Amino acid sequence: MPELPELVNYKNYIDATSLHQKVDAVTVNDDQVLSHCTAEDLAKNLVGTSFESTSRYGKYLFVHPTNDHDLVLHFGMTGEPVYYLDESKEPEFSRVIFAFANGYHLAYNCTRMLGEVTLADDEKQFIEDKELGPDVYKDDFDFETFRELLQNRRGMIKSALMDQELMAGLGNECSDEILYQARFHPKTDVQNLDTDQLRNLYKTMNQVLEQKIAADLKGEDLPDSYILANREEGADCPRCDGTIQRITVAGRSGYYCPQCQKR
DNA sequence: AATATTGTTCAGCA
DNA sequence: GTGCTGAACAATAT
Repeated sequence: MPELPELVNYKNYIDATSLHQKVDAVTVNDDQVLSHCTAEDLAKNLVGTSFESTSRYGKYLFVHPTNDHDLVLHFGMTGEPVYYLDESKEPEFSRVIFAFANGYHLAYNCTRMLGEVTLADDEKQFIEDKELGPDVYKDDFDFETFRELLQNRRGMIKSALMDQELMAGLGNECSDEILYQARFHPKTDVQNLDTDQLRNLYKTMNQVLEQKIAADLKGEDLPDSYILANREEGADCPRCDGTIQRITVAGRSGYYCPQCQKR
């Protein structure tokens, strides 16, 4: 279920489990998830090193080993890292497995193989090549940055929030929740938003991200007041007596309440 | 059995 | 060039 909040916690998880241990082996079960590199490339660059640190940008996770190449993980729609000891605990959809000298394993587990595992010479260069916009959760992503990006943008607000080249990190679910909490129709024309509305949107975005990160970390459900807890066509709106509707924006199914989210 | 799905990328079009 | 739509990728859950 990976959007930015999940990625924040994937990073925490890998930091807490998989750093500073020698990599004994890299096993690739499905090389479809590899992009621009082979299983041999992965093994050659990672076996014998240890993972020293990680960093996150948008929905990408960078693992920095004790050599000059970075391991890059993108989890697609269904990926997650899983750390385990016994091979009997190996997740069913482990596409790539890193085996450590202490006997533990880190699996790149990904049901649908829409994710990506690759190597990068340079994290900055990789981000540049992907043409990712500024990460919405970094400290320097302030309101002025947010406003400037949207002031120069035309089209629908949901498309803008989900456009990784405009700003990186938000996906379909996060954008639905932000727009619900801020009471904007997903198809609102960005050009119609004034400064106060943009400020509201920015503040709501940060609140939703913090809430989702905290809930995901504790394994808790989101509050009932969230549309994500009621994200189904025909469901009752948690805030008014409206009915949740499904809508297609930017090729994705979005959910919203037509009664309290106006254009 | 039909339809849904948290992501990215590309083609074609206005 | 910008932004939209639909399709493709794949494998499950309901």
